[in-house]
Parts: sequence; structure tokens; C-alpha cells
Amino acid sequence: MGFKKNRIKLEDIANKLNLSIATVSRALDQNPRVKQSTREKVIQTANDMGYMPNQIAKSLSSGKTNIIGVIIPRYDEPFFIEVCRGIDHYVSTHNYKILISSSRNSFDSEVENLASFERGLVDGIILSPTHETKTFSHIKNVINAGIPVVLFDNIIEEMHGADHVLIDDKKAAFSAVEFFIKKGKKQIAFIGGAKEKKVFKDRFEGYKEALNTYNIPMNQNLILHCNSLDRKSDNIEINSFFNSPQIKPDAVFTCTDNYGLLTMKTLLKLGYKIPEDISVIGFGDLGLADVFVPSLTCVAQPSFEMGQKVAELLINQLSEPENINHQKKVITLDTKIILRESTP
Amino acid sequence: MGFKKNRIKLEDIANKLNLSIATVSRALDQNPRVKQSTREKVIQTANDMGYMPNQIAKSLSSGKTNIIGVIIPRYDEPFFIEVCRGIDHYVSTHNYKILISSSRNSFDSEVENLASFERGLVDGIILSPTHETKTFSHIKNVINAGIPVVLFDNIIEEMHGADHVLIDDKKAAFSAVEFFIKKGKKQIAFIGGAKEKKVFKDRFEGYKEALNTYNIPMNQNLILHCNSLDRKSDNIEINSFFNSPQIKPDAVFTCTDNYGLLTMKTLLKLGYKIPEDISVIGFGDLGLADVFVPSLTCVAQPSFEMGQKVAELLINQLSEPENINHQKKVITLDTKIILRESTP
DNA sequence: CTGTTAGCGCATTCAC
DNA sequence: GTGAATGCGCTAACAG
Repeated sequence: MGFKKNRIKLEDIANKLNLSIATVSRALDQNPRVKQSTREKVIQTANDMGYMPNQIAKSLSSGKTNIIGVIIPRYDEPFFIEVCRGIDHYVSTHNYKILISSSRNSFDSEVENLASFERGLVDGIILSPTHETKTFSHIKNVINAGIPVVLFDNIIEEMHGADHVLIDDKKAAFSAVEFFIKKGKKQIAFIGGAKEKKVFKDRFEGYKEALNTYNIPMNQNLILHCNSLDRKSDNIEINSFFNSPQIKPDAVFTCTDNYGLLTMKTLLKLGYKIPEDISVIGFGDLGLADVFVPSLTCVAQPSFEMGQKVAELLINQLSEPENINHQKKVITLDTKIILRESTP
Repeated sequence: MGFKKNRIKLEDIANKLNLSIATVSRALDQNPRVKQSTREKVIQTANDMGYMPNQIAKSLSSGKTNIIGVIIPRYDEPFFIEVCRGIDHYVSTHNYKILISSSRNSFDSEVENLASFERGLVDGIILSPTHETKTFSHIKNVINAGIPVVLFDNIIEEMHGADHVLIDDKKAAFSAVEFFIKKGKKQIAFIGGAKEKKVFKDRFEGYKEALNTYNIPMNQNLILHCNSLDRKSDNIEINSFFNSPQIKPDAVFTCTDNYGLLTMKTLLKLGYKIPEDISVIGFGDLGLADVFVPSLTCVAQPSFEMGQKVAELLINQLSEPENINHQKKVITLDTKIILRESTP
């Protein structure tokens, strides 16, 4: 039993003032059933003695910790950090804190993290599933255990049993490609990530649909699905893609900002002029899209807002009288294209 | 009193097996003082019944939460995220989790966050002080309350009462500027941030000392201390700095990667060739220093390692028999220059 | 090896 | 208005 020094507790205050613990507790709790003069005395002595309530004891007694658990696939992705900022921003005004952990893009780790949160440490959970996550039962279990879960990004059909927030990836990609087409582009390349990941699949769908809609034949040589997980390898893949002689795109739609920047880097090195010879659109609008020369036109994803929204959904569930028959909510946020120098 | 559904507890298992709660607890706890057959029965039933230990109850009883509180000045700075990754990496192997909160560069908020952690939620605290933080008493208080605190980055003298991890900012800046000088540069510009911030002050000292050492006169027109707090305003400041006609530097040392990238952006727009006309060195080596065209030479700061180290110091304190007369440790990590295209 | 008992610090019901 | 008693779920002495 490790004890934090000689912490002051309610009992100490009670003894000093010849009051009961209950009264001291009530006095500190804004409970009206206590004389004004007593309250003042209690508050005064509490301050003098340097009293700090024990959050753990409070939690055990009250059944709530005022902590929200957040599970993201990785830390080093500005998108997730922005979402976390949004979450933090919202919940902090409701007296909650967030406990962030990373699943490191591993399903097993996601399950582990959930289990750890289920041990009563958090009142609710916000989760962004990994691309390995194909099933929903681990999440369902937590919800059944009485802990609300709200999801964002990368949601698959099976998960529609929980509230979630996402953007319309297909539509967003469609509009970016449509933008190119309307500018007269014919050879539009697509650069995405691992095909198993829902968001990349959807964006690819949007790409295909745009081409279809405008009767532009799809060319497999203009399509790249990066499989690597770090930027260095991405760079290599993208490099060799554009170095292939068969490829002569006049526009590139990339599924992340990083892909967009790496694409521009590669193209510049190859002597292309952007946007004169070729245009590029990225996806996300975080990080340094606006710093690069030329700056990168992007599909802007409302990350911060997504965090706020997902937090709002969770807090709402937490303050509902009882989660009986909670009506599942799906929120789709809008994206928009931010025009910069990489497009005409 | 909000209750999590009908959670299985030790008592339920005990009842079902006609055992005492204590025995069940011991069986689940790897305690050797329990018959093998009993242990197996208990573990089996616990699994069958879907038992999840209540972390809060455990914490109250044991006096430790296995949570480390982390306070950083802001989320949207890759440096801090990297440090957090390092912390997480280290503590997760020691069965700890991290609770991150941001002081939003405000001293008051830092104090608040500390107080909140002092309420018994965390076993130890890792803190990176804001640049507003000029005093140490709020930290001292927490330490006196028996909660170990380890600091990193932006440490001032007064704080030497706590373990901390930092880099030698002055030396790092000195070596970068020395690098320029040895390449024959004479007009070396300095771009830093708010002068109140310790790290910027130290880097400026290093800059001055390098010039001094090599008998190069310092030119006030070549020095910029950015006062803004966001990238957009930084951009404006840097822009107007280089647009001033008096300025003709042949090299620029910047105190962050972002300043470095913004500087290159500005210079490229002005028609400079990098590194032919002018060289640039950034500081940090995070984010997209290697993606930019040209890629940015940097003083590399070992952020992830810093996180690991600071976590190690904290965990060590937590596992010491008693914090009696703990010998304060100061760890200085090495930096190195990563050569890229922005320098000859 | 197992059971009994007594906390951990606070909130809350029920008396007075 | 205030106090005494009970419980939150689990750990850890102390017995046996």
C-alpha cells in the first residue's frame, strides 16, 4: 500500500472543527443543507490545511471518473492530433479529461486498449478503428457493459451500432477529381494508401465514379496504392511510380497531404512545373500544405470539428437519463476544396 | 451514484464457488498462497462470467493508479507529440498509461492542470513548462505532496529542484552557426521566437557566441525574434523581414523547423536560389524538413529519446523504496546536424 | 492454503 | 442543520 505522504482528508478537517465527515463533505459540495457559517469555516480550514479531494475515492463512490478514453491508430498523424484537440476542447468545458492511447494500427492492441478502459477507468470511449478492424464485437461488448462508445473515421458497415462521425470520403474525392476534369485534365492519377483501409477505398471509389461520370477511361498505370506505413517508404514508392516511363499524368489526386507533398517533391525533381505541367490535390489540409512551394491545393477535412462533434455525441450519451434504447446517430461532416498554387 | 450495469465483481465469483473474496482476489493475483486447482477454477469462472477488475477500486486500495500525467504547452507542435510518443513507448512496458493535457501556453492553466493531477489521479507527472512559467513553487508543492515530477524542455534555473531532461540549446545553436562560418558565410541571420522563452534565448546566446568566437560582427538587421504564436503570423513576420532592403544575408539559422521552412518559402518567392545564394538551417528535424524542396538541413533534436528518458527518470522515482533524499538528476541529450539540400 | 476483518476516502441514506 | 452508519470493489493484515 503506497501512501501519498500525509494527505489531508475530510476526516482531518472534521476533527479540527469538531464536525462530522458528512458535514464537511456537504459543505465542500455546495450542498444547501448546511449552515452558511459552517460552510465558510470548513472552506477556510480546508484551504488552510491544503486539502485536495481524492479523485479516486470520489470516483469509486460516485461511479464516475470524468475521464474519456480516446483510442487512435497513431500519434504521428496530424489528423488524429487535431481530432484530439477538438475532443479536448469540447470535453474540458464539461469537466472531463481525456486519456489518449494509441493502437499503433494493430487490431490486437485496439482490443487490449478497450479492455483496459473497460476496467472502470473511463466513463466513455472515443475510438478510431484501425484498418485491421473488420469486426465489431469487441466494441459491442464494451457498449453492452454500459460504457458508451463513439467512433470516428474509418468506419465500416458493421459498426453502425454505435454513434459515429465521418466525412463523405467518396463524395470528397469525387469533387476533387471533378474539379480536375472541369479544368480540362484527362490523365488524372490516383495515389492512395492501403486498400484495406476504408477511407482509402472510399476515396478510390469517388475517383472512379468521377471518371465514369465524365466518360474518361480509367488507366491502371495512373493508379498507385501505397502499402508502406512510414513516410520514407512512401517516398520510395511514389518516386518509382512517377519515374516509370509509361506514366504521363496531367493531374494527381492524392489521398493524404503527405502523399500530395511527396508527389510534388518527386515531380519537381523530375523537372515538372506545377501547376503548368501538372496539377496536384492533397487530402486533409493539415501540416504544411500551405508552406510548401508551391502550396498544395487540398480537400480540407474538418478534423478539429470532428473531434468536437464526436465529443459532443459522447457527452450527450453520458448525460442521458439512462442509455435505454439510445438512438444511434451518424454525423457526416462536409469537406471543401482549399485552392492553392498546385492547381490552376 | 451512476452504476455500470451489473458488473461482475469478486464477490459474485466468490459466491458462485463458495469461496471467500480474499481467495478469489489472491487466485487472480498470481498470489502463490492458493491451491493450484482453486486458482484454475477461479480463473475459469472469472472468464466465464466475464469478470473485469475495477481499476478504481484497485487504485483506492493500493494507493497507485498506474497513470502518468503529462502536461505539454500545446498539442499542435510535432516536438511535443514525439516526446509523448517516447514517453508512451517507455511507460507502456512498465504497465503505465499516460494522461496528456495541454496548458495551452498559459501559466494559469499549467497550475490548474497540476492541481487536477494532484487530486490523486496520477502516480507521477511529466511537465514541460510554458514560457510564462517563471516560478517553481507550484511544482515544488506537488513534489512535496509526494508526487514525483520530472521536467523537460524549457527549464529555467529555479526549477533545478526536479529531475529534468533537456538539450544544450546554446551549444546546438553554436555548432550550427559555426558550420556556416566554416563554409565561409559572413552575413548570418538569426530567426528565433519569443525572447522570454528559455530555449530561444539560449539558442540566441549560441548564435552570438559563435559570431564572437570567430570575430564576426553582429548585425542587428540580421536578427528577428518572431512574437506571433501561430504559423500564419510567423509567415507575415518572416516575409516582411526578408523584404526589407537592408538585409542581404548569405545564411539563415532558424530556431525551429517551421521558421526554417517559412524562411525558405519566402526566399524562394523572392528569387533566391538555395543553397547557391543563401543557406538555411532549421532546428528540430521533425515534420517535413526532408520533404520540402530543397530539403532542410537541421539541428536534430532527439525528441522521442527525450520522452523515453524523461519517462525512465519518473518510473525510477516511482519504484524507489522511498523518495527520501532523492538525488536530483539532470540529463542533457546530444543534438546533431542533419545535412540536407539547404546547405552547401 | 483459506477465511475474517479492517481499511482506502468519500458520498449518501437515514436518523435526530 | 448535523451526525452515525453504510457502501463503492478491492487489497492486505492477521488468524487459523
